[in-house]
This record gives sequence, structure tokens and C-alpha cells, in this order.
Amino acid sequence: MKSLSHSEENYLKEIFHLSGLTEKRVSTNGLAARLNTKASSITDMLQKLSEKKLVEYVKYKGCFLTEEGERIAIQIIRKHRLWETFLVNKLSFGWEEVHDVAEQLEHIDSTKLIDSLDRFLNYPKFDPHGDPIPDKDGNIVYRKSKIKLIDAAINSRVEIVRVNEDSLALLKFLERHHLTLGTEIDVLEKFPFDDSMSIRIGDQPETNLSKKVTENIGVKFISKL
Amino acid sequence: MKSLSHSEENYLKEIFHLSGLTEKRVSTNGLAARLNTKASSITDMLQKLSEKKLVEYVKYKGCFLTEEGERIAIQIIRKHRLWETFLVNKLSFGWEEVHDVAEQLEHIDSTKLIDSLDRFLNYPKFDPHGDPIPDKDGNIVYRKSKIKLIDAAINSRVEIVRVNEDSLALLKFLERHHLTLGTEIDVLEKFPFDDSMSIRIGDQPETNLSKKVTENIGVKFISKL
DNA sequence: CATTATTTTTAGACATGCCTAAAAATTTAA
DNA sequence: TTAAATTTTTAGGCATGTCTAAAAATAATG
Ligand SMILES: [Mn+2]
Ligand SMILES: [Mn+2]
Ligand SMILES: [Mn+2]
Ligand SMILES: [Mn+2]
Repeated sequence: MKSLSHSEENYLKEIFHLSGLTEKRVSTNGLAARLNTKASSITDMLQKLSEKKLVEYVKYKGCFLTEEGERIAIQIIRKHRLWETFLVNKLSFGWEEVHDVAEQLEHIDSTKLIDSLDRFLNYPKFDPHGDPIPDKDGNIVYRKSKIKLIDAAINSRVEIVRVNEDSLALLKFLERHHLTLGTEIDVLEKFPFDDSMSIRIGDQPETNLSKKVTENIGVKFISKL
Repeated sequence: MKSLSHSEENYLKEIFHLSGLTEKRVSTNGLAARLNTKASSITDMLQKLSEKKLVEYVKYKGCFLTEEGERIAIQIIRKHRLWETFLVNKLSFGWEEVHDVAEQLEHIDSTKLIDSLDRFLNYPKFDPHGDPIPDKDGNIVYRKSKIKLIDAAINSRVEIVRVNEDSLALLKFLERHHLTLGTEIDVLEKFPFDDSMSIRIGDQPETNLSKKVTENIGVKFISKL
């Protein structure tokens, strides 16, 4: 109904992300870390959001979103991902440049605007990082059969369908090594010593990817080698 | 340098609009009316903006923008008008629907975004209401030889080049009567009694426009009738 | 299970931006 | 040019969202 502050919206969004698909309770410290604030600020805000029936909160027990809270969170995520898509597809931004601007744009309050943008972009299903874009009713189609590259089987060919956008450094690394969405990767070998992985892209020379990289890439199986 | 709050930006923008092209001092009450706040709030803010060297302020004497303040104000206006243009040209908004959303979008902080948008829109010179769009360096090209319809000579044909966007009701009225930018109007007669004006558009039947309408439309001379 | 260690909440403060009511300065007009 | 009207500023408060420091609750450990 009435509109929320940027801060409140950011809290809802982060609670949604942290609680994942399950209705897992989210801890105060967990939220504090993600929102770059102190635990005491989190407590203050949770009391307010609880008052507004947007989160279920029990002292010392963490919180989770109510239905209404989740509905709002999903709409913010919809806006965020549509704007990222606009920036990349229409304004030629790099995928590592869009997140910060989208953090601002996601708070623009206009249903007509976001639905028009959705149409203008031709109802995209995924954002530039491969994350699903909720539709106007809040439905999210998660990609089934998506696994982390680190879990992909040896001697299989997989396609990159998602990257974790949280780290700017990761996105730059991937860009630099041509590891973009749609790229097909041959998984050659895994090294238990440091959990790194040797891969090949097309007929380029073989390279080694660290655990930190492979656990932040989502892929889908294409074929055996 | 460092970024300003939405509120501070709105103050700068309104001071710019109120002081017009001259370096006219702006009064506290004048600002209060435009910003929908109380005079005391204006005083508070002017002291802060003065502290930051964005306005020149003398107690009881009103204020005007410093060079830096004006530079910032113009950039906000640039953003506002580019976003309005985007909404109308790309997302098919009506010209009466764009202002409120642009009021939000104008505060998004990203030079790269606004310059990309400018390019995407093909460097438009005027917004949907006929107001000039400042370029990235802050240059504003005002349309010369633009007069108010109310001042147009009898028996002349003029073209609508600008409408005052302040009133939503006016924009709806104009839309309804096909008085859009580019429309050519024949000025037939003026009535001193109520300062109304009889006009004709093409071969449509003659109509009468009130003072309130004609003083809020900007036109340029096309030809004698 | 008793004692630490960790997490979370409360208490008290501060900055921002706004308000009302009252005081002060300026403007208008008799 | 003095008195009244108007404008503007100050004083004191309130809500929001954040912080630090201290207290309380919960979790971990021997
Ligand atoms: Mn993002
Ligand atoms: Mn994304
Ligand atoms: Mn506008
Ligand atoms: Mn406009």
C-alpha cells in the first residue's frame, strides 16, 4: 500500500536473498554484514518492519518475510533485474557496470514505468547475469538443472547460464577470460589439492580456474566429451 | 563533489527555476510555495546550502545560486528532461504522465547513465513539453523568437513549440483539444473582456481559449493569414 | 552443567529534514 | 514616518535511520 523508504526496501530484498527459497530464518548479524550496517541498526529496523507486518520477527530468533513482505521484495528484484537488462541491452553497459546503478533505479516507484520497460525489453526472462526476472505477478521461473561449475562432471561440456554478480572483481575476471553467458566449457580435470579445475573453451589453450571462480558460475549440462 | 540528498537537489532546482535567467534573488516564501514546505524549513536548508557554497544567502534578503550550485541545478534539469523524453519517445508515455516519474529519476546519480541515455535518444534538444535539454557541459539553447500564445498577433499563424508542464490539468486539456507540440494555430480574434482568444486549427471549427490556457502555451510565428 | 564466547538487544546519541509557535526584521500604507 | 501587515528567522520538537557502549540472551566448550 503506502510506499516504503529505500532503506526498508533494501532490508526486505536482503532478507529475501538470505532466506533463499526455503523459509529459513535470517540472522541479525547475517543481515548486518550484507547491508553494511551494525547489528543494532538491524534490530531497530526489524522491529519496525515487524510492526508493519512485512517480516515475522522473534527476538533472538531471527526473521523471515511475511507474504506481503515477500511480494514487495520480489517486485524490487524485478525492477533491479529489468533495469540491469535495460542498461546492458539498450545502453551498452558492461555486465560489471550495471549493479550499482540498478541499486538506485530499483527504488523508482511506478508500476506503469516498470511494466512499460518490461515490454520495451520484450519481456526478458533473465538478467545480464543469468538471474531470473520475476514477472509482474511475482512469478519467478528458476532454471532447473542448473549446477555450479565446481560440481560439473569431468569430461563433460557445459554452458555458462549464470554468474554470481556480487563481486565486481569476479565479473571483470570473467569478462577478461571470455567466460560470458552462453560460453561452452569442457571440464577436463579437477584437482583436490586446491579444488581448482582445468577447462577448455573451444580450441583455445587449456586453463585452470580456482575454486573461488568455479563455485560462482552456474552451468547446465550440454554433452559428454 | 560529494553527492547531495534528494532534498538538497530539489532546492537547487527550484531556486534555478525561480530566479529565471536573471540572477534575481529568490524569496523564502516563494521557495516554500514551490517546494510544498514551510518557510522555516526553507531557512534551515538555505543555511545548509549556503554553508556548502551552493547558494549565496543573506538573511532576510533571499538567495541565488553560486556557479557550482547552478552547475548542479542544470545537471538535474538535464536528467529530468532526458528521462521525460525517454518515457515519451521509447516507452510511449503521454506527456502528462511523465513529470512525476521524472521527479524521481532525476536524482539517479550516474554520469555514464545519463550520457548513454542522451546518446540512445539521439541527443534530443527539447523535452516533450518543448523545454530545452541542457547538454552534458550544461549549455542550454533557449529557443529565440518564442512568445506566449496570448501575445501572438491577430491574423497570424503560429506553431506550438512549448507548453507549461506545471499543471497536469492543462496538459490533459491540451491533449484533449489536439493542442500538441507542432500544431499550427490561426489566431483569429482577442476579447479584452476576459482576455480569451478565438483560434482555428486547420479546417476544424473555430474555438475559444481562455487566458489561463493561452498564457501557458509558447508559440513561434509562422505567417500572416 | 557451569563457564566462556558469541550473538542480539537495549540505552542513549547524533544528523537530516521537516514541523509549529513565537520573535524579529522588513515592507506597506495610513 | 509611524503603525500595521507581511515576511523571515529562531527556538524547540518530532520521526527516521544510523552509531557506540553496555546489558541480556543464546550457543559452544570442557
Ligand atoms: Mn545487481
Ligand atoms: Mn543481476
Ligand atoms: Mn517535468
Ligand atoms: Mn518537461
